[in-house]
Amino acid sequence: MTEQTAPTTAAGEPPTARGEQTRQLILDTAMRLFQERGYARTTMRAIAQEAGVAVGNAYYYFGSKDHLIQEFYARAQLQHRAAAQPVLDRESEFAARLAGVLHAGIDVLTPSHDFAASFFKTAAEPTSPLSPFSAESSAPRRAAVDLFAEVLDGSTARVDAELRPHLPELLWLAYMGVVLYWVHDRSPQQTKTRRLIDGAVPLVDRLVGLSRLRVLRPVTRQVLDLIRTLRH
Amino acid sequence: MTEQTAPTTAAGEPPTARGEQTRQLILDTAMRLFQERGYARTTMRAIAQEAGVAVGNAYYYFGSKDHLIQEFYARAQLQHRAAAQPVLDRESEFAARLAGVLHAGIDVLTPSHDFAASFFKTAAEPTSPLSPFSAESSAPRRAAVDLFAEVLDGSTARVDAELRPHLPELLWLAYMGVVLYWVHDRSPQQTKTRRLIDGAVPLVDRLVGLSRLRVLRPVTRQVLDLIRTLRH
DNA sequence: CAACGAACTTGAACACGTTCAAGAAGGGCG
DNA sequence: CGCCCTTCTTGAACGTGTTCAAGTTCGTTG
Repeated sequence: MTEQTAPTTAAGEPPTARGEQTRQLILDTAMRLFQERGYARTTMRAIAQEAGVAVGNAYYYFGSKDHLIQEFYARAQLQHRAAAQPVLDRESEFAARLAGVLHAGIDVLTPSHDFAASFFKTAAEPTSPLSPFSAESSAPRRAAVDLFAEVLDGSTARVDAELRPHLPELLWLAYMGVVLYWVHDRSPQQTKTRRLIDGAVPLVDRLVGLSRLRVLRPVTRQVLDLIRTLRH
Repeated sequence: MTEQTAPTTAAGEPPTARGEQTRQLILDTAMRLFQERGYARTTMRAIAQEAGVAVGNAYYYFGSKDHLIQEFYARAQLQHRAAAQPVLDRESEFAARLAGVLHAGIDVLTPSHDFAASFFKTAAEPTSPLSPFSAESSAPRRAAVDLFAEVLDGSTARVDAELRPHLPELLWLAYMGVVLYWVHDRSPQQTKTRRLIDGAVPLVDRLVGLSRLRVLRPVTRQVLDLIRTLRH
């Protein structure tokens, strides 16, 4: 009984239909309340009450209030992927594909801006399983990195051969930077984030192109060495 | 009485000697306990008890548990400045000065690594006054940016004239990136962060030098345009 | 010196996230 | 049907950050 049998994370799905139904009910209620009132002002008691279950029941399915967020991640990632599809189908130029995918990501997140801002801190904590760098997040992270691999693969961009395998992850990192900026973006409709994307994408595009240039060869090499060092 | 007269932030110093003494006592106790037990496991009750005051008294001086952290920032900044002085006195080359200052920053933070990791999340929250981008943090931020201005001013580096005024802030941003990496760095003694600094500094040095190069002129221009756009 | 008021201090009380021992539901098996 | 075991559900209770009405201290002023 000391063993943890309950599916406290998204990893373990409830084995029965009854469980799955309750789990979804709690999750939907939580997401709705988060969007309505924000993360901090949504209490676990309120979630339980609105869902018509006991407080402890929510903890049977989700290890903590924070774990509910991980579910939000997963959903957002799926929506991002879906929203990016038309762009990937339509565009063939690297810059257009990258801009489209970045904008799609922000599109998906926009309705949750206020709520995202308040939960973002949890994601930033290194010890938290919610950190995008954590082991628990490796599945969604991989999915996200894969998305940027598609951006690159489907494009006509010519990239330095050594740089290419690392580029998807670097693009994902850049996306994390955009999200970080977006979370802090207080401009109406987060228009500044849109400008950041539109300004940064041609820059990245140009840099990627220049990576094959002779003068920059040593720099490219230096960057790759650093990446390799930091990855062990 | 509904008006907030208490100095809940570092901005308002207690007007009397008695107040100042109590404030320092609470602060010192809190810092000690944070280092000993970590942030999360240090309760406000424990701080108050160890300091020999009532819980509410701590809240008279510090608006919240998080506000105690802001004080930690201020102290760390001062220590960073002091630790960087010898480097600034000794070195004249840009790369050496930058590396020295970055290492000095990590030196100062190292004893607090565990504790820093747990409080970092608070800093990441956009709505929090603790965010390094917030208005409340503008004083320490300016001090930090000034430090990097010194790194540049005292150096023999030749920098693109347009880029130069923006460079201190960009270097500070890079430093924030290093700190972000450091916080997540689980390697023993955070050696990977040291390698990151040693690897990234020559890179930055080279890029700064290349900024004056003809081929890169458009890129430099593009970066500067973007920065200006994002700053309104 | 006595009265006043600002500065400071107190600790009980509140709301919230979380835990856990106890029980209910449901279904497989003899 | 009766038994048993897993799955699921409950809600009281705990520890925490935070608030606040009430009290104390102490320099200033008439």
